[in-house]
Amino acid sequence: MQKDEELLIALRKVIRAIDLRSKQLKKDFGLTGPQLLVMQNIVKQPGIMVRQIAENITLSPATVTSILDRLEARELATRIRSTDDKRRVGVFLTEQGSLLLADSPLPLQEHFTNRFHQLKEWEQSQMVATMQRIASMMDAEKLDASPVLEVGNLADKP
Amino acid sequence: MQKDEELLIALRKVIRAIDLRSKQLKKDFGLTGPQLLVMQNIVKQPGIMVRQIAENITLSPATVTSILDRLEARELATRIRSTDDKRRVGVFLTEQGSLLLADSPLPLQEHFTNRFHQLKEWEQSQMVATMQRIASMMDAEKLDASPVLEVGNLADKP
DNA sequence: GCAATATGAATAGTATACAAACTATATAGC
DNA sequence: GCTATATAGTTTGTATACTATTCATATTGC
Repeated sequence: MQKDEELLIALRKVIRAIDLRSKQLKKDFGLTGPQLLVMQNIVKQPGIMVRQIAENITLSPATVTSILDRLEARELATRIRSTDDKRRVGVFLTEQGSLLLADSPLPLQEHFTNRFHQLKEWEQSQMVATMQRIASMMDAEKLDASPVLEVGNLADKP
Repeated sequence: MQKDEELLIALRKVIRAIDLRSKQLKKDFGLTGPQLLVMQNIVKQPGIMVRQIAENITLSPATVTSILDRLEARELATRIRSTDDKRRVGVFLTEQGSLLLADSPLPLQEHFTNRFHQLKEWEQSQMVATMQRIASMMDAEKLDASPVLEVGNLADKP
């Protein structure tokens, strides 16, 4: 198999592992990974805005809204619209939500982190650098809507 | 920020980039990333079984079924139940599907691959090794449902 | 030969996740 | 002051993606 295929397969496995862990969390504990992440953000900064949560965990506001809908329906979180600027909505945990979060298990990320910490320092740094590089390589398209790409079509040359 | 947090943020960005690219593909071309992957699998091996596709692209059979439902509804693929073993279903592309796939753009994976190929050899190898390591660190939990865990509870020892 | 089990695929139900469109509010420009 | 634009959040619609369940068919045990 080629190197690039191997990379992509590994990537798919990582994505799947994250999803599977989320489902397991839901079953064992009642909250999915994203729900847990959202709640951790709220407890860290009560009254946080929806947009801010979305940015923190790299999601769209629409997705955060639907997660908050579920948390609110279960009375784990509440939304309070600002009187100052009525477009803004502050998000808080209910007492119930705080209690639940208090003895929350590790989300995939922290679980993984435990293993990560067992690595040597230089290995950790290298891993971070590599992931960031992949991220930037994938992001690039969005970022470089640059003129360079439009100059010619080198690929079509024989 | 701590190294592990940086790693996780990069990972979230990669996952998001994959999803966004899939949506863009859908808009520009009419097929999402997973749909494209499924069709590529079919064309590579006509009559392939659902379970086999699922394994190839690291998805559950249920997910592949729903993707096939959509492809079939649009008459890009067909399912033919084996007369030999009637549990089995062979999947094929329609002529329409083949034509569409013929001038399909690069899915995120291949697009990324182009950039990947521009890296130096040793960089490619290192990237692959790192991703595989992350995958194995995340997978480990599932894999090691091993007897070792049942022997005792070392973790409880003080 | 028939019951018990195993297997392949489909279905039901839930939760992400997004873009695009929409509502309501706030700010800028003239 | 009023219109145009920008911003915050929600709604709508679609597509993944999973587990658990169900259905049909095969295989195995006795």
